[in-house]
Amino acid sequence: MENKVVVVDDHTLLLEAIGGLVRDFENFDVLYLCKNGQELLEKLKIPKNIPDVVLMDINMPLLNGIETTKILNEKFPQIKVIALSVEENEKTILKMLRAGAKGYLMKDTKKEILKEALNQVIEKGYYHTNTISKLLIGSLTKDETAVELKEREIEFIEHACTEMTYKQIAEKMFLSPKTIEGYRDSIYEKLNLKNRIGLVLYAIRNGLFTP
Amino acid sequence: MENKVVVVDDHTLLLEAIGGLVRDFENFDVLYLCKNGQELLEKLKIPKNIPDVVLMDINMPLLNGIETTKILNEKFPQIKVIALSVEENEKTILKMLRAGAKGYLMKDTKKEILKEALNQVIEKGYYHTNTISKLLIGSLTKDETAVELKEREIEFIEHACTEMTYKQIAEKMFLSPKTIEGYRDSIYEKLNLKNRIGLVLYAIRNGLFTP
DNA sequence: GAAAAAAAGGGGTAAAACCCCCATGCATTT
DNA sequence: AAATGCATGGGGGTTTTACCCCTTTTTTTC
Repeated sequence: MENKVVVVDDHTLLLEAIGGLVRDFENFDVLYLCKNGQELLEKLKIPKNIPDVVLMDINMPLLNGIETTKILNEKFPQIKVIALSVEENEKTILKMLRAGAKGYLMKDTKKEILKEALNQVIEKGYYHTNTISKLLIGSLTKDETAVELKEREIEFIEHACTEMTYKQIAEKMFLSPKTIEGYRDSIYEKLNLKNRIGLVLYAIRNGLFTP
Repeated sequence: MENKVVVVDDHTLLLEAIGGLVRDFENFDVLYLCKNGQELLEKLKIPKNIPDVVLMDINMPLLNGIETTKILNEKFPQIKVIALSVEENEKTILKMLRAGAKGYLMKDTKKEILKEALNQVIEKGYYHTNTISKLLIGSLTKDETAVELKEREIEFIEHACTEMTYKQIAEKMFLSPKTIEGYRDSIYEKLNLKNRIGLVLYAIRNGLFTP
């Protein structure tokens, strides 16, 4: 019996290429390919389009992998999602796993590993490499007390990803430079940053700012 | 007669998947696959390993696509390089084309386009989509007074994209802090930057640093 | 309506970053 | 022999950041 697989990735070439790989696996068949989460949800409205496994990229336009996975887990909990990403960022991986992904593959895995992952997800319900397992265990010890950034702080961070000085940012936000410094200090404290460079990198890595 | 193709990409899954696609094209065959530029150069030491076309990713460890393409153009000008990238950054594309790439494909192209590109590169010696052609024409009007960064300066920039202070960077590079400040000042001058934030953004936007 | 929390603003200090201008040594060019 | 380029390092100054600890005002919450 052939297990039905759907691949979701915005890069057409990779989408088709990975689809081709999966089609070559004996006990798997590709139902169809999608370019983003929205397209997938559209397809799933028809019952016979419901696959056993979804291979899902994380960075996609319209509806990204994390959001899509969350929705799938609510509406179609029987579908197993395997994340497929170049993203090696710890937080992103954890977000994806929290969203309900049953496996996480770096895009630099060999096709044998992909096959193994597909089989294990079907049989055991999950597949995790050593790297990911360690990450999961590590995440338990850390108290990930979801750092909440205020609306105004986020606005400040966006301006901080710029050549402006804090004085200039203050003018732009109609605030006193001292208030801006206050934002900065509390953000540094919350996020454990040492200086503005760290802040910029944090902003970029967490999607608050796109360079 | 089968044209020999080599694929270079650090993400094994994509590497194998794209290799699979190309193998399916009638008049093309995949010689071998490489994970980075260094591996490719190593392979090319044996004459029968010399392909007609190289499909090359840009962002790779050890030796990136731009540098590898430059070297290929010097030592093996008969090899045609087609860049294959998610990078939509204008400057990066131009750098790759200046390095001697005969074609540039975004990773979201369909496999028919890939086939077309391979065929055209063999027949006409080049392949460019409309988007790239427009970019090329546009680049002629701009005076891109090619700012050249020294080897050591690039190394410094990578360290500058970090929470380290200049003093710490100096230690890491076995140089006096004053020398580091010298690098910084001349880079700011050359690239018209106001502060380290600007430098970090420049580095990221031009592929010198990946966050 | 009082208490608590948050946002906004402030003073002072030390370190880091920025911005000049200059010196040496060494290789290449002319 | 002089000039040029470049990597390396230095002196001395100003501006900007970072990091303390503190007050006032506004908003939320009970």
